[in-house]
Amino acid sequence: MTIDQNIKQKELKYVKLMEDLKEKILSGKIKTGDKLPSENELSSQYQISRQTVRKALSILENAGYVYAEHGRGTFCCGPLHHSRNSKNIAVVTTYLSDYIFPRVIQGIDTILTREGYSIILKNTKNSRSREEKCLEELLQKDIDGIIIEPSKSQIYCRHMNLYQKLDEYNIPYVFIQGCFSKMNHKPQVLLDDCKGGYLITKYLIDTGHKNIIGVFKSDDIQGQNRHKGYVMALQEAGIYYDADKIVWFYTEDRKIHPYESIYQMALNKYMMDAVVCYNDQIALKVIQALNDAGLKVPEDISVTGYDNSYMARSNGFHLTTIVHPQEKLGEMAAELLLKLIRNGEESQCEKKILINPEIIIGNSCICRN
Amino acid sequence: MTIDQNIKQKELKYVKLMEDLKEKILSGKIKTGDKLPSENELSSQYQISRQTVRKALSILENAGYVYAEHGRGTFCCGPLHHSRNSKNIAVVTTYLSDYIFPRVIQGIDTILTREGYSIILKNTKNSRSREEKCLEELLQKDIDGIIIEPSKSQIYCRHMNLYQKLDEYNIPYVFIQGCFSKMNHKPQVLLDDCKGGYLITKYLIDTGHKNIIGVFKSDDIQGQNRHKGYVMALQEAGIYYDADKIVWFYTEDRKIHPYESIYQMALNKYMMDAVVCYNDQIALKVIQALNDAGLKVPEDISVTGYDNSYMARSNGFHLTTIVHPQEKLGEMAAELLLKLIRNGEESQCEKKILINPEIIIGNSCICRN
DNA sequence: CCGTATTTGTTCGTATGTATT
DNA sequence: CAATACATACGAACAAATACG
Repeated sequence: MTIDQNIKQKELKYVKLMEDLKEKILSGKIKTGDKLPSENELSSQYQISRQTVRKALSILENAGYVYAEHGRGTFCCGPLHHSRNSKNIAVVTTYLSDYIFPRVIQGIDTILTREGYSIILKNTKNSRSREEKCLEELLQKDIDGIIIEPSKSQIYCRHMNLYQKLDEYNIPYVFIQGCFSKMNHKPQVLLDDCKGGYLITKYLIDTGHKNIIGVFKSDDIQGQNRHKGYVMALQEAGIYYDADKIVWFYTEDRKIHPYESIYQMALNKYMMDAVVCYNDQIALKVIQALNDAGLKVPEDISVTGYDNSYMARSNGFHLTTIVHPQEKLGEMAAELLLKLIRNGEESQCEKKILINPEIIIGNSCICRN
Repeated sequence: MTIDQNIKQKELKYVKLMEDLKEKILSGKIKTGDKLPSENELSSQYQISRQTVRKALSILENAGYVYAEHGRGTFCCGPLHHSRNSKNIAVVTTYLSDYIFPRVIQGIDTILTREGYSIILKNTKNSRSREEKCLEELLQKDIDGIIIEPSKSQIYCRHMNLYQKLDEYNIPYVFIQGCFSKMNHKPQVLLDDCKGGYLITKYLIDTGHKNIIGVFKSDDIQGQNRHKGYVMALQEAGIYYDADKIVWFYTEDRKIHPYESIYQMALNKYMMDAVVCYNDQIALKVIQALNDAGLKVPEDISVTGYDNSYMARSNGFHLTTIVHPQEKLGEMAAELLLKLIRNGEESQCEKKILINPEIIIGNSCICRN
């Protein structure tokens, strides 16, 4: 019987209590060695029977969070024994089969395999609750470090306590791709997305574009930064920033919202001669929308992507895009993590690595000068 | 205060039942996969309440002796088997970022995450010595099972001893994609590649092709089976099998050899109206070679792929290919492995799963009737 | 050391919910 | 649809270990 089988189906009372207690332990409200409320106390607090309380406690006891002493009470266990030499490293990404991760993981694997480490793979499907669950599971495993791509990195992180636990246990972690704003001092390897957004927007401005639409993702830090670069390029060129020219979308509506918005703008003859897109995937959707509305790319309007994925080129068509050095990023993250494992948090090495983006000129844009 | 005192003093009912059942399991009176008496039956047999029966069963369940299935009953997991409960499963593939693995891993992950397992990822780069190293490393780790895509599955496996060790340690493993011939009785999930090769060759024959070249990989079992299907289709149609029409290549020379061979054949006006390729990647190389030699696809010559990867379609071009149900394969392998972990090697379930291939008609072939 | 209150451990009975056959 | 089997939940009682005045 797994701990959390039917979470969504029913709000089981013993599961509720179990999770409440687990949260208190992980967040530090109940510390190592603390006595938990007695079974009767919990029973009356939660208005459930003592049997149900016992069921919850037995799960926590089995999972190693607490232990019971006959006649004394139930107590919180200390940190689990960590041998700290498991040669296991967890890699937590948002998606597994998304178009850039296989190569990032490949890069990580190259370095780690060479050094005799193994990868424990986890994915969050870009959901914070899944990220929370992943970290909880990892806290119970024997791992030497974590490479993590935070889910929805722009939104406030509600499980900071789990990262604190990692710090307590001295398990080093490296963020890739993005980072929660509160964690900006932590080790991280990421593309300089602001510069990327700047570069590609500047390229459009330099080639004579005046009305540049932006399509950005709002729930991760990459989207925010690419947008920031877009704004910088406009300001530098003395072009007025018009918020109406920005289409923001979320992870959940990425499949329809950008298409619909651009399609409507095109139908309504909205003045535009270029679209800067969050990534190649979105760029293809935008191109589809423009085509469906009767506009031709690049003749009528230019479109740019981001990531230089396999989608960016096919049969004579090359999207103008930004190189995402996927394997390199994985390798750098793995190397940084290994340094942290070997030298401890206080090691001298650079902890924040910004990778310089480069633009790839394709044929999805033309010069309008 | 000794332990024995307590046991003699009090014969706890749930302990008695638990030990009775454990004894029956260890002595073989209850065999792997057998259904235990229902909770109500035990309750009346032992003259104890159903709650007490459940307490006994929950201990056995936690210790890995039995597992309960809602609505079906409680079943025996098998003796000594499962001192392990690491909730880690190793996934060993040839490549990580190759065009089908991300999705296979995705499918595996879906099932394993749901059941609370984590994936330890390893890759062999299709080299037997790396596979050997992987298995050695995994034997030292705490894992409950392995899903493995054998490297160069056609060539004799020199490290059978490592698989024997896995058997000794009672670590179940499931082959995917292919299987060493000596291990054919072991659990495996694979595409019916022979049928796939047959289907796509038959399609070419039915559409009037007479001189069908085959490009196959020689060092894995998939290549051998696709070739076998190709031969079957020819024989069925009464077409003479000509070994000269086959281009065999190895993993190591996949990047140049198929291209060169086809290019030379095209330049030398070798009689051919279709090319059956090992996979989509090779098909694209073959198309490149044909184009470079002045032949047009599909007007002058038809080309087929295999796997229905993202490479198979781009901008109005659709390769005629065979569907590779990547995620499904991963899911089935994970489910099979979980069954083996729970029920032991002797479980009743089907151990060799052949997935039926389907053909996808694109525009890389035309009818020549 | 005793007695009492507290706390966990064992066991029973009953009722209802839900998945499988 | 009904029967079976496991899952959740409540209430009650007594036992055994511990804490404390």
